[in-house]
Amino acid sequence: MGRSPCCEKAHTNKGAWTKEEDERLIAYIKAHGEGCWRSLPKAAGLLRCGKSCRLRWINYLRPDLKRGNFTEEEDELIIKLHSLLGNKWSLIAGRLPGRTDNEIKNYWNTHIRRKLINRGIDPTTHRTIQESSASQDSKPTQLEPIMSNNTINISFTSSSSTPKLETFQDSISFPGKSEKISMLTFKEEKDERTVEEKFPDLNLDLRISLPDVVDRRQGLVGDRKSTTPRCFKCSLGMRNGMECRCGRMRCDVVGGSTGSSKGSDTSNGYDFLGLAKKETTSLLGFRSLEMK
DNA sequence: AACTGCGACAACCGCGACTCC
DNA sequence: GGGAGTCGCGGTTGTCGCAGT
Repeated sequence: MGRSPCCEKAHTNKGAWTKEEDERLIAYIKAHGEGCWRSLPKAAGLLRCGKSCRLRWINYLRPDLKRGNFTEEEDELIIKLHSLLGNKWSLIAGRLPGRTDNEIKNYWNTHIRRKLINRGIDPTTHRTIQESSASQDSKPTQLEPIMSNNTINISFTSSSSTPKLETFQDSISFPGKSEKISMLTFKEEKDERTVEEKFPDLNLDLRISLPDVVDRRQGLVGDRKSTTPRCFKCSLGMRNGMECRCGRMRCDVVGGSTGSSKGSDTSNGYDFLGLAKKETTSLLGFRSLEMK
């Protein structure tokens, strides 16, 4: 059985948004907040699909968007983040306030790719073009969660060489969890510099905290619906405002996450790398993994 | 002036992940 | 536990404007 369409395509507009449509959408979201994109178009009197409304709001109409050209600092930060995260545009956008994933993705494809190529750097691998063509095995940089024997390791797979895990400094076991998190360090086989040395202005100081035991107790341990964390801003008591983008019932009722790694969550570092949402699947059960 | 090519970016689409019932 | 509904992400396409011929 196929997937049902997200909306009634026969009665929806497509293509560029008109000023009137924009105004309707802004007025509706100002009055009712974000959330339930599927029903929003009808409620707002728009002949658009919910996804289209969401995209329009997130990428163009949101009041906290920074319009205008990217600065040189933003360029460099995008390059560094891309070298570490790959095409995880929403994660990259989370580190650039006022920028959207779509905007960064477009900017990457139109400007930065060319810029890197002009520098003699392969934009996919972030290696020099000679190096890239020399080694067929090289993979683009990415974060690789490695899971074995109930132990989760998190490693940064560098594009320039395969990182070699040197020592396990520590490991943390969580009450009620079979997994343990290993804190680890690595050195690269060819390049002994650390990530910080290579990118001195990039702050990759990760903080891993213990799971939210208090919330779990309050929210009925074992109940799948109650173990999902609230969005970061809801947890700070800013729900249902411009700050809280989850704007959904479950944030009020059970403190549920929107499951979004976009917007407020990532802008605060909360759910950075999208790991918090995995909590329900017990992949990584920490409440927060933040970049300071 | 008309045509063509290209860059920029807004918008769409498909799919996986997540949540609800 | 599982199906259905919904959301969000990343890749792709469409459209517009501008420069060059």
